[in-house]
Amino acid sequence: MNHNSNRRYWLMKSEPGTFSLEDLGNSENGVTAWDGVRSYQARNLLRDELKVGDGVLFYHSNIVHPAIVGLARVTREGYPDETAMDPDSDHYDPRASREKPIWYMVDIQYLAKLPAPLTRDRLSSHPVLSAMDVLKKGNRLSVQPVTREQWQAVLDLCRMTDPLV
DNA sequence: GCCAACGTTGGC
DNA sequence: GCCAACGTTGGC
Repeated sequence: MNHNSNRRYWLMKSEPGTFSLEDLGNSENGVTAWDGVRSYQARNLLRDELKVGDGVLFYHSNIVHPAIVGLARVTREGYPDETAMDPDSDHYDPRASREKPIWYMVDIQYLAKLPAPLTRDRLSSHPVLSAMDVLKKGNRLSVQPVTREQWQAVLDLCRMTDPLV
């Protein structure tokens, strides 16, 4: 069966000054560990919900024109975030241990850059994309679920074929 | 267990 | 730079 009925889709936020889509593309094999998430709600998604092959909309936040800028996919499911156990890391958490890691991360891989960023204005004016969590005021989750329809709407707007199929 | 204070996120 | 929204901390 080659139907993708179980595939799910996510939006991941990053400040491009910290880690951009370009940085992802320049990573070895285009793969990076999505470390440093220190929110329990996002942790639960990373640990329990993201699966290999899931699609990721890569979003640049905290800039003049925040936007979806690219596509990625999950290549490794949730595993302990070792930066939490590294005293030299910015994301060190003294409560984390090998027995109780507390924090988890996934690996994601670069797939494509959108021909043009999909800004909040464009998302807000779209019948399907206007419902995205990322547009909701006060939403701070760095990993958010996206529907199949929203994923497809992004591809349609960009006139791209689905890189996961 | 309450809740005020505080820090962070992130659009604008 | 401002500030609303939200999560966390810590005194009681």
